[in-house]
Amino acid sequence: MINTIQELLRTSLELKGYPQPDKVMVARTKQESFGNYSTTLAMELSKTLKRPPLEVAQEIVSALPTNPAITKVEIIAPGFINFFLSPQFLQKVVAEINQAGANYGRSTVGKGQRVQVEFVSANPTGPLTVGHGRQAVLGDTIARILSWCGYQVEREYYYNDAGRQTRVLGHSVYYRYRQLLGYSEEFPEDYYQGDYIKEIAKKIKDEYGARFANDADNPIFKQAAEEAIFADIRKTLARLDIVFDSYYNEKSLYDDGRVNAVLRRFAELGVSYERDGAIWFRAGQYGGTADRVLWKSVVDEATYRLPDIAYHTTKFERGYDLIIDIFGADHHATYPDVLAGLRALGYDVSRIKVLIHQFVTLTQGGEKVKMSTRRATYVTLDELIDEVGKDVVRYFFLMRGMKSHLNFDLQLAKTEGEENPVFYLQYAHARIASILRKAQHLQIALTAEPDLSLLNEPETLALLNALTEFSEVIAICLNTLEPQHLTVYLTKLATSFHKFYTEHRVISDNLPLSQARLALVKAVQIVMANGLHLLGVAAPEKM
RNA sequence: GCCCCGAUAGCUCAAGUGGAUAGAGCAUCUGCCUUCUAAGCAGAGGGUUACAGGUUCGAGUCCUGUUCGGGGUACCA
Repeated sequence: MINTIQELLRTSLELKGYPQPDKVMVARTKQESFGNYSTTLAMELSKTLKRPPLEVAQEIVSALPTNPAITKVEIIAPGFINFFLSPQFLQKVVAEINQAGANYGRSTVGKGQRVQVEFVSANPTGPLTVGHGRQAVLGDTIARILSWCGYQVEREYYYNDAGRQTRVLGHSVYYRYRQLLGYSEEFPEDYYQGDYIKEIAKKIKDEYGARFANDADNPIFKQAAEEAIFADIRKTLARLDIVFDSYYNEKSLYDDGRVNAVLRRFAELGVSYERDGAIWFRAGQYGGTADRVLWKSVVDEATYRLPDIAYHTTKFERGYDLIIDIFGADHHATYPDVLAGLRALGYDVSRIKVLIHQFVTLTQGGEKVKMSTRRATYVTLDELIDEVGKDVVRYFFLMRGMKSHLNFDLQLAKTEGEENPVFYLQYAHARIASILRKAQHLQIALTAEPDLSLLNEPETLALLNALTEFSEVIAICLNTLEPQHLTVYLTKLATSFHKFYTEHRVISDNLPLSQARLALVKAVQIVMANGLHLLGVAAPEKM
């Protein structure tokens, strides 16, 4: 409908000989009294035309072609042009929704293009925390939206298993293992303190006894830790209905020679150089902030940038049309270097979209707690799911914009859980289910062609209006890659439904009206269910 | 020091690219269940959108500065 109105306005501008702006802005109104859509076009043009906006608005409206969907066009000071949709147009949406069912709102704008969404990517050094939860839910929901809009989506989890972090992890297990064997050395403070390390150590001891007592660098420690921790991570993610298509590890980039290949190519291209025994990348010349070390001199190994660049070359080689990287704020300074590296190698970096989300600040009784996997000061995602359940966890994170620093207090989480707005949405869905059950019980059939013209009370028209907005919201979510618009919308839809529900009985003695209203609430249920599905939240039949 | 993100009701957060009277939930207070689910609805109170300037028809939104918070700024990831 927005497109239609834009076309009408463009036609009017042409008839009047007014200049055509690049974008004719048409937006939903905030208030019912302003109609369904409005444009600020007249106010924008008033400057270039050097005429008062109200006059411009008059002129535009006078040349506006008529359209059956629009009953009224109103001009309001200082120059808004408001459009009112006809009841007939609004009523039609009920039939469309019921016909499309679970597919209502899907689109094909993605044209089957392949998208990779990389997220979570937490190194397997400990359980996922509440902080990871935000990214996990955000990434998964973005993937769901892309897939819903016709993209072919793959979820990927990348992890580092070649650097110092995993070395420390292996040694942490080794020390616990030694302790279990009766050796009494101190456990180093900067090693992983969590109890899960002890459990892994115990398993090794149970299986192999003291065989590795003096073999700190035996790969078994690292491997056992990785395996055990990853098993837990997968389990936690599965509880949130998040399943990755692929896991990609850093080590393989060394094994298959990609890291060296990048290094060689950089040298050939002259974008790297040696200084002080280290190999540097001229990142500054390719959009980075400054030149960066790729290969260290103090230790014979790469910095994280090099494998990161190598990793991203595989994303291009794997042929994705769109590459989405979701990072926490701590990666903010590093990704420009990766992009610079890819640019230097000649890749089209515009295919990469980097989404940076802010952290979750953990508080406990008002005091800020610094989360650290190393020191085992964290609230695990599992604990949170235990406490409030999957739906609340997902919704809790999706309600917030990714740029907001959000505060999280576990003490508050439980009450937040009980009062969470997600139930408001689910309740609307369940209430409708209950009505439909009753209709079935009374053997009132859902007619294929109910008389939708009976749907014309103010609350009903407002509800219809909300229904027509769904596909617009999906489009916004796709363009911005910000799912929280959908949560805001679904709340609006639920409010609209609950108001309708308290004002009007669906099932009554009036059969045609009952059938029309049944079709309406069924449509609301479908949109609610589809929306909740996109958020990965359950749509219950009963509560 | 420099860079990025933020600061909105008592609390947690919203507010497509600058638009109309800044909105929800929680908390507080007042009404509404013989009816398809009261996990609901109606209403009240609560705001100098951190502060000071600027841009313009119009600023929570854009620009400059200040204060406070988070994250970076490494041959850590």
